[in-house]
Amino acid sequence: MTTRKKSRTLCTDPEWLGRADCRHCGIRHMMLFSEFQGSDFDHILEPIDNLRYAENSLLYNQGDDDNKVYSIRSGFIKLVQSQRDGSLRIVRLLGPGAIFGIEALLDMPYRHTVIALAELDVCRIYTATLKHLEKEKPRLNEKVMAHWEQHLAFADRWISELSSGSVRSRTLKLLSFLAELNGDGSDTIRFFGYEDMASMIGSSREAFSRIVAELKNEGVLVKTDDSQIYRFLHTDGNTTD
Amino acid sequence: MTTRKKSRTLCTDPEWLGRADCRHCGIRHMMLFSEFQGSDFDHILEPIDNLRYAENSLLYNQGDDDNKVYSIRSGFIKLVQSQRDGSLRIVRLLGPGAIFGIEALLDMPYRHTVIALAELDVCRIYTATLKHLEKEKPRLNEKVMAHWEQHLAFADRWISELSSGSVRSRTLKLLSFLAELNGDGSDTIRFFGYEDMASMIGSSREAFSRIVAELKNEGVLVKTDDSQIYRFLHTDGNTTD
DNA sequence: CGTCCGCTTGAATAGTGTCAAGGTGGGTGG
DNA sequence: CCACCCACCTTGACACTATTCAAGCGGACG
Repeated sequence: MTTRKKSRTLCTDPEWLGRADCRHCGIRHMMLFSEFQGSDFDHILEPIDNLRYAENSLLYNQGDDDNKVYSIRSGFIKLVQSQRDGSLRIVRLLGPGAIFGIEALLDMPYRHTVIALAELDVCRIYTATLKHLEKEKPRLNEKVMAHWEQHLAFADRWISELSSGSVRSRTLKLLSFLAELNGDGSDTIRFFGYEDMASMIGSSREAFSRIVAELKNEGVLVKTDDSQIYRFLHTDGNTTD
Repeated sequence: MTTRKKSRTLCTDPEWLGRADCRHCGIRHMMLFSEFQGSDFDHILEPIDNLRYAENSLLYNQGDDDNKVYSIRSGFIKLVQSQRDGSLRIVRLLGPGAIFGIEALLDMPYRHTVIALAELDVCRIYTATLKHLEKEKPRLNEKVMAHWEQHLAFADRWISELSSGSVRSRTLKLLSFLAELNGDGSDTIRFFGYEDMASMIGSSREAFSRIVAELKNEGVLVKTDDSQIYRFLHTDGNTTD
């Protein structure tokens, strides 16, 4: 179904922003290492790198085996899963504060292809380092588990909300989901490519486009000055599909 | 053992089979405590119970807050997620060896409603006990993580395989999935209720029924002497569905 | 032997994918 | 600064797929 040709070449070379300086990280509260002391980082084995990727960059491929875990400082990524028959589906969308590539902690190959949906700022840590730190601070373990659980909660919502029902209801759910990504309860939505958004709800680009047109007509989606940003006025009183 | 009564009402009272005796558990290799010594269980705080539930029993409800984690010895369960608008979707199907209710480890309420799909034999352990054991045996921690990752892998397949494409392709994927549950590579499939199977692939009962009829016609699904068991002959070369 | 529950099948209808053509806007180079 | 280009979004038409409603069937069980 979602077997459409790749339109864009994915440039893969990130810009190296330097060694991560977790002690002075401005968004430590949402990151993995929120409660570490500076001294904890003194004797880590390998560096934590801070990298910037351009939009559409490929971070890694499904099946790759590269023992690094990532943490998003800013920007968004999509996790894509491909099947033997060539069909693709976006199975998750992650933003600031999320970690990904966790399966590497179990020495497993990555289960997804990961692509930046917007300019992306990540920290990359070697699993050996992370395991080392976990031993010193058992609390970290719990945090990692919480992230795992977060992923599962997302995945389950992806199934029940973004993969069930009509295209219209799935679209509305996706828009709510995107609004939540702001984290501040605001009702603005950053639109990604329609191909991508359609792949999130498992529909065709055209069907998604038509629904969005409807919603604009109905005044549920309102343009802002930024052409990529819309305001989403969703009367939570459930529109019967 | 082929005695199966289907009661519409969900009876919730399990039969208590006794305290779990992990040291002599016949299927220890697939369970959570595979590498524990007998002595490890001597000073646990609260008992590990072994319970049997009848088909269609309700184990717990989405939103319940009851600090216990379960491990399946035999039988199958469905994890159901309901939305505010009342719609339901089965988001996972778990069998022998799987654990569920892990979110309780993070002191969170259960995220699913769990119902036995077949006579179910489970062990139930208090999170306090599990955390206690984890402290003594860090290896256990890794096992729990592996289970978590397993859940995620299932969830992602559920999205990309059972929630994308036509009803026919989803049905075929579901049948492959069910065949895998055997664990022994055999091609037999135990059919659950059509309502349930339809809810797994997010379609109507009728649509699912029609596809199954097709597959029987095509000789892909073959009856066995047990009316609930079919043989699934899937030429993996995908006919473009 | 009759009832009940769940599966099957048909017919009508709404929903969705697909193909194809046309529009739009932002970026680039002249 | 404008014209052009390209990627991406939009819209229409049509075929096909899936849902819904409704009726009928059949096995399990009392």
